[in-house]
Amino acid sequence: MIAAVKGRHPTPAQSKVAALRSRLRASGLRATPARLAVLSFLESASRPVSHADLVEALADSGIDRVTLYRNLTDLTQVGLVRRADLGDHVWRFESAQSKSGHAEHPHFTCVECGEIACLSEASVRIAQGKGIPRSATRALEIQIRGLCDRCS
Amino acid sequence: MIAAVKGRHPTPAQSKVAALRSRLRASGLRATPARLAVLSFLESASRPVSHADLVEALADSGIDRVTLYRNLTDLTQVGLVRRADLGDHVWRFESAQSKSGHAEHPHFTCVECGEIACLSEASVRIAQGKGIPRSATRALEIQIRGLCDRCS
DNA sequence: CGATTTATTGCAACCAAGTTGCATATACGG
DNA sequence: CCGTATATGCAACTTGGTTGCAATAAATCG
Ligand SMILES: [Mn+2]
Ligand SMILES: [Mn+2]
Ligand SMILES: [Zn+2]
Ligand SMILES: [Zn+2]
Repeated sequence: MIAAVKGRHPTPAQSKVAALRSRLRASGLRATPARLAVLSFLESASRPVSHADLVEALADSGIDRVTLYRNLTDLTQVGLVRRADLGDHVWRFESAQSKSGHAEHPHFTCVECGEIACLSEASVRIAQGKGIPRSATRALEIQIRGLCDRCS
Repeated sequence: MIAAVKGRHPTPAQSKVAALRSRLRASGLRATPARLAVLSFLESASRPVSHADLVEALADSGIDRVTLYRNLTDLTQVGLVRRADLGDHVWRFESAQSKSGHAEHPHFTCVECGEIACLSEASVRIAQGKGIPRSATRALEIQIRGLCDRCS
């Protein structure tokens, strides 16, 4: 273990952190503990995460809530993270890493229980036509609200 | 009605107010000046209206901002109005009158200039399939963000 | 018409989410 | 290691929205 720390074979955890670190650096951001924690949490989340979620998850890390806000907006600005309001007035963030199936995709929110699901890119088709901005067919964000299977 | 009692024909403006009044009453709400003003403004708007829009539009009416908040939520609760967050963290309201083409419909927001457009009901198709809640095809609200024709 | 009942309003206080200013700390290139 | 630009913590502030309560005014009924 100590040998590994000293630079022999990196553990999986170490190389994951190193990867995050270099993605941050490549985006022009410094790799601070707070940013590593935020990005790594977002990376492991299976659905978009709110600032409140993050505050709770990193409660005992001693990171200030303002730092979390700033980290989230910084990460969003450089494109490492995407921000969306899924229709319930709460900003949610998700990793924008295009590998690991995290390309831009539509989201579904249950108006009853609040459950959020990531849909596949292909699941929504927008028709061309009068009154529809041509560019809507190249929509950046699509979000759907309704009743989930459990609630309907 | 009063005009009839007085033996005159109601002006268009009078009958419009009378209609609003009776729609409010039919929904179990009292027809107050504030509600008539709000509903009538929403009715004449061509796109969803925020609380701030309303405060501005009715600035000199002397109606308190809290009353406007309460009116909007009351009207939404009884179904005369629909509320949506079009992805920018602002609640917007539109008349739910199903005649005059105001059925539930998708909305498009330009991420650049903020312009909002109401799309036709048929313009968005949601595919059936794995990972897609069956009920998503009966979505209640659909909202699309992207660049409008002018901004793209 | 009043008088009575009850929903609605105004106002002030409050709250939560998010932002900003600034002094201090720290990442990182040299 | 140092110097410097970037990032953080903390407090103050802003914005959008809610709540409690006393005063007001719709509706209902005789
Ligand atoms: Mn997603
Ligand atoms: Mn509309
Ligand atoms: Zn549900
Ligand atoms: Zn635009």
